Amino acid sequence: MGNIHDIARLAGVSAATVSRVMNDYPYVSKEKRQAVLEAAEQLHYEKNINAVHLARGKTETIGVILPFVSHPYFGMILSGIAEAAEKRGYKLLIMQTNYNVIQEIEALNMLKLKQVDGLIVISRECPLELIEDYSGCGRIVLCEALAGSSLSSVFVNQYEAFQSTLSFLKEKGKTRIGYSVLRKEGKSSNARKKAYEQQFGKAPCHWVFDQALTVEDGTRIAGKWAALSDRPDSMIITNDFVAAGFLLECRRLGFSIPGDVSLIGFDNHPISAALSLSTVELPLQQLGTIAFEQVLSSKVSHKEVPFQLIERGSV
Amino acid sequence: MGNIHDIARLAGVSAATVSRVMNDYPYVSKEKRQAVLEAAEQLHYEKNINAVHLARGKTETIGVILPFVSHPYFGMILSGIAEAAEKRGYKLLIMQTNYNVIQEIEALNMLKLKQVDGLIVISRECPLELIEDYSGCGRIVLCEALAGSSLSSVFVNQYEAFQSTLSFLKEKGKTRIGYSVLRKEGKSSNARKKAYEQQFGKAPCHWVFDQALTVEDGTRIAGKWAALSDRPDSMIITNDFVAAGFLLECRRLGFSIPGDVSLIGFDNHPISAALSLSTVELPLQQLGTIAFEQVLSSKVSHKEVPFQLIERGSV
DNA sequence: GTAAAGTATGAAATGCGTTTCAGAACAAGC
DNA sequence: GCTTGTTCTGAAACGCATTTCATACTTTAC
Repeated sequence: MGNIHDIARLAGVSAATVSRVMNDYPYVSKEKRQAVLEAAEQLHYEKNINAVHLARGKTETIGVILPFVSHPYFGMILSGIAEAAEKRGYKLLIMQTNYNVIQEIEALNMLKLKQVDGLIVISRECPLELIEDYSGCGRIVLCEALAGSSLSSVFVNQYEAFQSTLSFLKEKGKTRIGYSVLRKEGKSSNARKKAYEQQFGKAPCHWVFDQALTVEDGTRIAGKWAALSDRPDSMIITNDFVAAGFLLECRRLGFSIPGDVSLIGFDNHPISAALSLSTVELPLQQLGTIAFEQVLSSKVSHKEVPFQLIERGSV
Repeated sequence: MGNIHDIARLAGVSAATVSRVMNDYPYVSKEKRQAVLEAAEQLHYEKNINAVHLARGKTETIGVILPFVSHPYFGMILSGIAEAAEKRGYKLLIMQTNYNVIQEIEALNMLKLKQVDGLIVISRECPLELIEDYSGCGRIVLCEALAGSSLSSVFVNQYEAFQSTLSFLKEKGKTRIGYSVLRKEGKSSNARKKAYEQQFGKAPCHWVFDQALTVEDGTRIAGKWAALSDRPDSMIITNDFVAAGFLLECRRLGFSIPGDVSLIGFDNHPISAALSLSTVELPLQQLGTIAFEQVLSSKVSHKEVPFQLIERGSV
């Protein structure tokens, strides 16, 4: 298995001409093109992509930082990214971080080392400043509200989404509204806190449950909810999986939904339809696709994707 | 930002010595090591990883072929792979194929082009022979029973798992057992067909539902089940998501589980616990981890991971 | 004191494709 | 017939780190 020079020798042309043929460039005579193709065939030539990456200074590969690949929330975004990447002929290097900063940094370094042309951060633990330090090394897109930053972003307006969900519940006569978040000190948590304050005044909500990501978390939180003496009459839940766990555990404990507690999830994952769970639909796949388009674009942009409240039977 | 030669010049040493320092090789004097590090600092040196890949002839990257990243079944396996990869300092290049052969081939070509050192095929559409053609280009591991092949494999014994689930249902007095599969002509489908024949004789099961992967599929199949005049008294379902859709739709239609139909899912995803759904636990994450160990190993192996029936309230 | 073993270092080869630049060859335009 | 514009082509530079080989200098070992 030879290289480009072996082919050149065999075909009686220069390496430059071989390169032209291999990349379908014009200005190569029919005879030489033919000779090169035959020589390549004969030598079972295969391009060494690493040499191409070195010579061209780019890899047509985008890195993706995300905490968990097995959770559908992240999976859906990743899927949107993957679909767009495929269309553009790009590869995807993924980094499952478990929200571990060390691993996030390792992923950022791929950008510095030119292993990837750009980076999409689906969710992160490390401070934004750290990421900004790498902005000179390549394009970076974050999946969170970042208006004004020098990094591109695509996001759901968490504040508005939560706000309008709160309004909806209030209209339904709910006054004691609790909610869950993934991380106590996250972007999304702050947005929720603010929206809550805006609706209910300065006193912070005292029915906030954190560490809510999976079905089990929902089950656990339902137990906590049930044990409260001043139970909230409704809960806005991180995502449909947590909501599913919550809903099913409540039922198991003998409570009725929405009789004893109203529930609203997020994402509109198919499980929510099956459970007749009201939810806020988020176009996660589309969000991923947009993120990918942004990472290829030379200009910084901030794009908001819409959300939509889907009413079912849990309120 | 210079390269290794600039550093060599500035530090008054050779490029070889710089390389030695950068890779923590021994046999470099304290003074020169110091001088190199200072020069590197001064020039803001960053290794060009593509040059390393070219020079070393490998990339410390493993490719992963899977049809859908957003489904937890594949996500869990991927997560196990990712965890193992992280421990060994490897990167992961993923290829979401949608079971599209063209894309599977594209992924296989990454091996040929030396873009990845090995390949893990979580699930595939293309014929095995096609994959075997690439075995000379690097290590390949498939997540399916492949005893005797020249490619490594890690798998759940689908035949036995299905067989013992059938036995279990029979012991419970079930005689009309239906089941669902993802693809009509898949490895797993054949194993199920065989196990069924073994239990019930040559006549093929006439309650087989295919295209069963998601919650919606479960909902759809429940509808079909309900519309049958000769409904089976129990169903073994592809995975817990499909089972969840099936179970919830049955309830919605006024049937009771297990009164009207017994249900057994696969995977033991948390949703099954929340639904009190009996299921066959599969150690998917572990399977992924093993696949990764195999792809790094120089010898071909075939490893079976255990399954375990978890009894809950759906039988 | 001499052989053997270990430490330290650089030149040069290696991995390989891309791209620029200069020039040649030939066709078309006036 | 001469200028201008196209089409072709190859030499050489470029991207960059790794690794082998030969050599020289130190230490131990006996």
